[in-house]
Amino acid sequence: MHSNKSRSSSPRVALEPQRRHGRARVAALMQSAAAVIAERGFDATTMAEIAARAGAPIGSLYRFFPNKEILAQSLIRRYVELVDEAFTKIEHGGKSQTIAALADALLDLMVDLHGETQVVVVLLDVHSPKRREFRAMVRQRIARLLRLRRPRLSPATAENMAAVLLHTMKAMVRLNTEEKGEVRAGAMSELRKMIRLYLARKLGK
Amino acid sequence: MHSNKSRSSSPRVALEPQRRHGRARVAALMQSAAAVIAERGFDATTMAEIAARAGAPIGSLYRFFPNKEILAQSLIRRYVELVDEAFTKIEHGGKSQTIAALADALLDLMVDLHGETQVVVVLLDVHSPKRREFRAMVRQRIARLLRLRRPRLSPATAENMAAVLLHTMKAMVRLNTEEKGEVRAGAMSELRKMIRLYLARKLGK
Amino acid sequence: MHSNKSRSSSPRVALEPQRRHGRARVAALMQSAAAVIAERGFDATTMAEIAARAGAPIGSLYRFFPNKEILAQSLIRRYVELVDEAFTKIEHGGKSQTIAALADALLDLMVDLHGETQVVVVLLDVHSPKRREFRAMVRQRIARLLRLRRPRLSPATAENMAAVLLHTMKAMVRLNTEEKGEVRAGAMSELRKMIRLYLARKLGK
Amino acid sequence: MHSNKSRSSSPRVALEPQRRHGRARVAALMQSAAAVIAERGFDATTMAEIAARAGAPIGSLYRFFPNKEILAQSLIRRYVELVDEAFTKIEHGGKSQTIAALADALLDLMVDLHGETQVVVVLLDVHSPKRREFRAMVRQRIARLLRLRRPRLSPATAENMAAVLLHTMKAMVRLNTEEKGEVRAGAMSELRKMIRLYLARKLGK
DNA sequence: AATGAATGAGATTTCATTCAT
DNA sequence: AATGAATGAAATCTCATTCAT
Repeated sequence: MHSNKSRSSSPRVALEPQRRHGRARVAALMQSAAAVIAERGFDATTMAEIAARAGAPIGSLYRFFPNKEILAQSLIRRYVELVDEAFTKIEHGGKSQTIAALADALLDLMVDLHGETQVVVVLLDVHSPKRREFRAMVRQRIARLLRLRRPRLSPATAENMAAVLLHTMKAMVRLNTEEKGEVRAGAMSELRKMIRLYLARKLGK
Repeated sequence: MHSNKSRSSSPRVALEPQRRHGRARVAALMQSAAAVIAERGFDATTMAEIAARAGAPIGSLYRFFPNKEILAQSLIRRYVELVDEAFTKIEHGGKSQTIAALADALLDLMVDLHGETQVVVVLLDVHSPKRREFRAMVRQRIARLLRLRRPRLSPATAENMAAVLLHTMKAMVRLNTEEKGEVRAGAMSELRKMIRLYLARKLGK
Repeated sequence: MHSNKSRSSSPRVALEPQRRHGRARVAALMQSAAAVIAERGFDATTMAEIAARAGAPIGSLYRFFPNKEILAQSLIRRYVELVDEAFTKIEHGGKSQTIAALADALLDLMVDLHGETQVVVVLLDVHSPKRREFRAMVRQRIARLLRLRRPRLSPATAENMAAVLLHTMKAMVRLNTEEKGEVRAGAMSELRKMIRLYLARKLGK
Repeated sequence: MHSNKSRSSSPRVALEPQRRHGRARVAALMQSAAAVIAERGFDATTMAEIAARAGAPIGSLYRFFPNKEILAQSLIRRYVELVDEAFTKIEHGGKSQTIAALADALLDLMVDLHGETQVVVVLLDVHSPKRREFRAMVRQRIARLLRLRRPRLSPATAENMAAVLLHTMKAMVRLNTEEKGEVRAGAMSELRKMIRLYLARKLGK
């Protein structure tokens, strides 16, 4: 470090890659980060290992993600976009779909993004203010979906149900990740039943 | 430094305190550890702060818990005992209690232990093999409870349901910890409804 | 670094060594730091080299001086004490001494502390607010000396003269450090003449 | 990274710009470098910021100044030329000027170049062998001026006086830069008196 | 047995310099 | 010739664990 601390201004966000090569590298870096963080947890993950696993020098990692925190945020942001698209797709299904289908769509949403989801589950456990936004956003999206399906639902109830559903979706991801064989299949199936039952009661006529 | 890397091979278990004084000190150390870990996360917690908050010298901390990992395991083990007792208490309620009461008992079990639970929730996020045992044990306890209530339930189904219930119990703890005000109350209430509904369907005649 | 940034409170000042061994180590560390900084400049000096030259592990250096800035401040503080004592000694000389003697005393003050002074000259070039205090303090001390010698001197004039004298004292140190052989002797002698002349004019009857 | 460690052997001198455009760019780069270094110090200045502040790509900076050290030398060299011209101008004043005028001319020389001088003061604090040349050159110039004014002065005495005067000139610059308000004005005025007195004694008949 | 000072491996981050485009 | 993305050596600082007292 140097004696005069303040610098012109260190970047606050991840750099957008310019060249083709850069784009590929950023993708590799994010994938590597996702894998290592999912495996070890955020704090136990070292920037060096992320870079190494992506076959990139550490300087490249820092070129695109000026620090570990920004890397985490980028991972979350990307995930938010994917989740957002998924919700939009479900909304397009409209009222026509059955309640069971809606339940499954929600439960599968995060599981289908499996590779992408695991990191975020880990990341969201470490609760920094910035990461807390994620929960709010997803919950709002779920609530909207519920009211789209059943407009008479009060906003407050929709919000509460959304909170419950979000946790259930995360539980689904955890079951999918942490269990294996028959236990995984059986438990996921039970979770699915529970949600269908619940949604049928709350949204059904 | 990191959760999955121990630096040297040390004793495998926490020393059993012999004298009265030792017992009190161990209790203070565990309480301090629980508080700091819940507050900062496992990796960000320093052994020095744990000792300091307990008013103990760091050498004393290491006398009872030869390393950080063992301290974590001790915290989990103590929690397992508490949970075990709680399950036993519920079992004593026997068949007489309603299904709704059983649902509530389960959901409240961890929340009621809240001070004790928070650390464990943090600790269980970092999934090392040793910590994985916890899940198995609690799940088995829940399964037993379910089959006690409804003997005809197949062992496999009971296990699957237990997995679902465990995740729901953890969700309850998280809602209780992370949310506040009306959101917390509302969401917890919804979660409760969902479980009652589910148990009524699966256990009711 | 860890996800939860704030720590109980990192120390703001250099630690006071407890045992005999510690005292010797701190002395070695400060001497080493003084030497390296004088040789390379503050920014170019690495903590690793300071520790190595003192034959100490890097952890020991950080135990006593929690960061590079505090190390610099400690060096300055120690020097301030030495300078302070030197001024007190001069003051005890009282009115009895000739003006030429006073001039010499001032000029020699920092040069006599030579090993101690060089670092500080380097350190004071990097102007952080905290280090700026030094100048003020020494200037005040010089001003007091001047007014002790000639009470009719206005405070403002004494301050201005002190500023001039401080710079001259530093020049003396630089000449002593950077030049060698006849050039050094000759130049220092000239500087001495200049100051005697100046003080004779301003303080003489 | 540090002032005394070059990482690889590169070209030894700054490239002479060929075209008009190049000349302007070099000027902008040097001005930018001077500003940033004066502001932050040499080590804390990054090549990237120098280029950015000059609105130039970093590759361009490296085209004209193959490394940081050469850039520093170029800055010093340019300053030497300016100082040289200033000395020549004073010499043209010849014997006709009063001693007081000569004293003032010397003291103002560097102060008048103030924008240009500050960087050099910073640069000269880090004393690498190459930068040491500066002192020798300026001292020789001062000595010549003194002997021009009073031919009977022995070369050795002239050199010694020059060394003293150079330090005083630097003190003047520092006072001008670091102090403000009345302190600055008063102290500079005192310094001026001291030099006049000294020169009158040494050069006057 | 108890204490807490001492240790050093290892983590994050910066930036001068290069060289592919 | 010009550009600026890429590189990796090196610096600062932390903290689990040991062991002299």
